[in-house]
Amino acid sequence: MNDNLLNYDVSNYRTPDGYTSDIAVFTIISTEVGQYKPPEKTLKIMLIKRTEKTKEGHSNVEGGKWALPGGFIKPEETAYEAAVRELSEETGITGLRIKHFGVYDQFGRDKRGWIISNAHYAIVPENKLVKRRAADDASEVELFSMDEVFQLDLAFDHKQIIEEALWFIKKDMSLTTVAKNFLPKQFVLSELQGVLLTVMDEPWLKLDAQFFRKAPSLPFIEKVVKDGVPQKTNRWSKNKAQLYRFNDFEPYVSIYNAKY
Amino acid sequence: MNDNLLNYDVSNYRTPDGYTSDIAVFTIISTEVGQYKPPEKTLKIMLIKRTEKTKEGHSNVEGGKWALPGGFIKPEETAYEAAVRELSEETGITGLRIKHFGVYDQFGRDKRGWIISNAHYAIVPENKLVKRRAADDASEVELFSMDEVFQLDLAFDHKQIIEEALWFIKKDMSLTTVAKNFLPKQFVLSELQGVLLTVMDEPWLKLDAQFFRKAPSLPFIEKVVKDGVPQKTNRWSKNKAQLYRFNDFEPYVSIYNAKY
DNA sequence: GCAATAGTGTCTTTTAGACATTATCCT
DNA sequence: AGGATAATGTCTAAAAGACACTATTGC
Repeated sequence: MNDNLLNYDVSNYRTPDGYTSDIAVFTIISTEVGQYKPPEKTLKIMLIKRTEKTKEGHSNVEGGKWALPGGFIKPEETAYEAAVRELSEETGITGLRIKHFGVYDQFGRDKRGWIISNAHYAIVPENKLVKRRAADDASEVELFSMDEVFQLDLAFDHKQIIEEALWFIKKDMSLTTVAKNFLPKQFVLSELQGVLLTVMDEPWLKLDAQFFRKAPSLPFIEKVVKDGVPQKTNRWSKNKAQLYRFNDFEPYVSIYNAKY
Repeated sequence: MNDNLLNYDVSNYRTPDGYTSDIAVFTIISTEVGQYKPPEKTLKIMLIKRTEKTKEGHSNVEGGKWALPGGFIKPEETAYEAAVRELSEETGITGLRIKHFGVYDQFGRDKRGWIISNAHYAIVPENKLVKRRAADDASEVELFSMDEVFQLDLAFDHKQIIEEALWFIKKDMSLTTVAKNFLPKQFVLSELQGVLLTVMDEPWLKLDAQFFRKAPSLPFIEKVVKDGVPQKTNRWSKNKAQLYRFNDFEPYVSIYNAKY
């Protein structure tokens, strides 16, 4: 047996000073830009502004900075449960699909000591965010675009966490059909394109000719047809466009047989 | 509010008669076929043979049939914890990565009543299976190839569960680099090809010319180079072959930009 | 007709597929 | 040299990319 193990003395080892849970809440917001134009879609992240003073009147750590919603995990909670609770307390949002994606435990990431954070992310349709509010030790809640967020002086190592959350969002959007959560049941190709472009920026997505050629044969969407008649809409343009819906095909693509 | 909800009477509704956890344990076994030839690899699944009689001496349900290891979940357990425990009890295997993949709750799937099963799967390197043994209410433990397993008269709806587990295994192998768990740290392209072929059967994998051309540029593997000299081995052939290793790149491929 | 979005035609470039060929090297 | 596996060359077929073009329709 290793000598080091025999000489182990628990008091020589430091235990974490805190165990927290943070949540990166992403949403795609639509801004109307004209009568026929489809709304412009932007990926935004929700941040809270940390108060300058705690409830007890002490000056708050990283007070005044923008941060991910989150907080300390209670002893009887899991990190996931804490994420759900904190999000509800700080922003009033409930009922989201929340996913754990990483642990941030580098010593020095929090000036208060050795604080471990479990990072989660959620992708939320815009309408779930309407009744957001500031509460608790968050003084303000606001949505920021990705451009904006990386200009801010963020609390702790939240910049890094957001960067990595963004990577997971992209992955989720690419690998799964989550995009459907941001679209009406029946949608038009340009709407799908808009959602995908908020997160991905592959060239073929941007070029209409390529996207419109390829998209119709994606195996997980299908044309909406009623009594043999393809259903169309002109909700976004004078020219009627074919409606599509997601079917229940679950696609996956081999990493061994792809372009990189 | 819906009238049906107002008239709800709990006694009108049946509660499940049992809540179980089953595990499909897959492994890739290698059989030596010659001095230089790389061993032939086959995907196998571990099944247990149900005893004819219970410990109490009653005749066992589906006794004598081959079945997935598993059993009833204890009240204080999660389905996952039960899967881990059952696998250890019935086969002596511990320390595996086990994943939940489905719930089987169709009435009639178990003659004893309404029994809900949480299905899990695990992909295990062959060396973890060496000390497997039969225990408890399993009289025998054996590995079957996919061809064999679907010939058997399996207990309950385990045939269906295995079919779906197989789908998930393929997905896992395709989407992640789990393949590395079946290879030495440093491996040769034909070894990688062998592992992939146990699960996938895409044509380009089978054609050496295509596989050997494409594989070297997969972004998640790299040539083993020492002091600028590419390292080679002749462990499988008289001709030396380049050694590769997995790097820590985490690949993913968009479902929107793939061939189907 | 104009403007704006939807969708196609067609050419070029790139990649995949098939199979023959060469390269290496242990016995 | 023989035999076996590793790897490349080369031709053909298919798919992706680029961009011009046509189609539809409300105003």
